[in-house]
Amino acid sequence: MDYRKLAERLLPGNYPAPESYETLYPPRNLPPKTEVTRLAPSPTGFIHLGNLFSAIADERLAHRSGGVVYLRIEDTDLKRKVDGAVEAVISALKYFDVKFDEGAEIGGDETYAPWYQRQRAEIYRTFAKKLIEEGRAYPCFCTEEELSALREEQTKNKEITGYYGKYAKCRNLSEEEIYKNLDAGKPFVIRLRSLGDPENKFKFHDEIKGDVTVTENDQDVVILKSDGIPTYHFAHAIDDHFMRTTLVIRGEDWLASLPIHIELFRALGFALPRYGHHCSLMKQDGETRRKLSKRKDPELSLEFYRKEGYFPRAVKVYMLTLLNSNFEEWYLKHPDADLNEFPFKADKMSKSGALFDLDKLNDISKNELARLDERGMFAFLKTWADEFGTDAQKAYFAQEDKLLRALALCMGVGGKKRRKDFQTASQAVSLLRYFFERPETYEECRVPDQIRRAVLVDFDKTYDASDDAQTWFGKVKEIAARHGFAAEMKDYKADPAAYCGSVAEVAEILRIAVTGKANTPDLYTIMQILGEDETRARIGLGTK
RNA sequence: GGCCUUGUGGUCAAGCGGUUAAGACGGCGCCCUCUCACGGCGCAAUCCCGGGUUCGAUUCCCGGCAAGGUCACCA
Repeated sequence: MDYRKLAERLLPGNYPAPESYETLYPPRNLPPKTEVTRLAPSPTGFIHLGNLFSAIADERLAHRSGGVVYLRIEDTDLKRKVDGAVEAVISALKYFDVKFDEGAEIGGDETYAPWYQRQRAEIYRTFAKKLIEEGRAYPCFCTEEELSALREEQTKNKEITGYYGKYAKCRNLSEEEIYKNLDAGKPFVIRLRSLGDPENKFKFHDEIKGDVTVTENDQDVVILKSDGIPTYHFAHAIDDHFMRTTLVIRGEDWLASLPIHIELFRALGFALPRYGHHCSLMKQDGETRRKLSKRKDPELSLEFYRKEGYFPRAVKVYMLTLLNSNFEEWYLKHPDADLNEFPFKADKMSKSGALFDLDKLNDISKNELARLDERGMFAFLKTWADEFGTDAQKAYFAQEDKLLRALALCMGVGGKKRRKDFQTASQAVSLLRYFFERPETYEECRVPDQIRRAVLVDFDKTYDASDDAQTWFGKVKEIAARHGFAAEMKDYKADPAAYCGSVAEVAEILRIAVTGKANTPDLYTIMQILGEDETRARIGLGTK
């Protein structure tokens, strides 16, 4: 068969010489051992945690080695394209402080552009044409119906499904048949003529998983779809070769198609990059665990973290602890070091899927937030409230001075030990409520109503806003004693039966009256921040 | 179903032939000038199972089992 003629018929026109691309996209001028990695999302939905997870690994691996990480958009399937998806990726990378060097909408070195696969149609076709000329690719006229009928039959016969060997009908079409189909205007795809034998297995070194066994590919996979756009497999081989990727980091769901990629690189005459297949984030679902899913799990969406007001650095730290098993230990030892100093390694990445643990994230988030001072916290909360807060919450920020004092108190700034009450911005802001608004509801008080009121009235009589903390507490103790409570905890513990409670209960009465809550930081300071009038007003409300 | 991957406490995990089997999260208990938070101190784990190899196996080998992934003109 005249393959040149066939190639010209299938992909007519003048294409650049394939070799010319080697000079157009020359090997990168980087020292040995530097890695070039990439994040290659498809703009089919909004960026999720899995993308971030991958992006951080890409970024770290590249930059630890002094290399380059770039963003490529795999938009070959326009049916699934979602507007704004690329912008969402860029903005998420920025929000979580993951710095990319070049790529779509990022710019940088233009040598390897364009980064949108739709804009690279010519190069894919050039190489598809080359494969056809060499007899390594052929047109397939099978319809969707034929293909699914084939699949059904194979399934019924318990055979491996797919387009291979004797099932690859169009593989051995005669020249005459091919041209007849073409003349009839039948749509066609271009398939790889696979030379592999699934009986052959070999070891392949994966940078994350270690040695894996790979079965030779024998599937005549589609490389060019009927619209002339490449499939992922083909675009991957060409792009990662010409963008000079050295290390392909991707999800483990790609491991199954590694044989296809290996054959494609060989057929194209390209050197294989190294690969690292990382596990995916899992979620416990009843008895079993499964991949985090876009539909079912809100916590997969990065938007969730923004709305909840998770501190971006906390999310990044958590991703890092999942990504590299020794990160957590390192971070404990070097709490003040730059995250980028951590010696990130591909082979320290987990081999099995980790369950996403919100408790763990929450803990990290508390710790990260506790490292801020009140001004840093103010800024963080304000940014969140401006976008997601209620009007009432936004108003808190107008009272900057008061809010700063409240924050310092709630964070334990200046004390010996930092408090860790704040987990997320949304939770922090609602925790701050009682500084700015009177309680709407009151938590239950353990003390009977009558005594409770009497204590409140008594407090109002003796309260003096100019008292210092010690004097203030001295008065609380006196009130306790007057109403049958133990003024000293020690006394109470020594003989609980002798009292109707301790000074703790008295403090609780006051605390609930003032804040509506049974648990808050130091009550004296809260009253100071509230001011005398407001404090008295709330105490008065409590007696009603 | 075929193929691939994985299997240490509820979770993330260290460990790579001999250990009291680290650590972190969560849980529980106790302690800590008013609660909470912080902090401190404790408690809870038959290393998936069965065979080997070995003086000795969580660690090596084989076989099960379980879980996950994948089998598109989607990526």
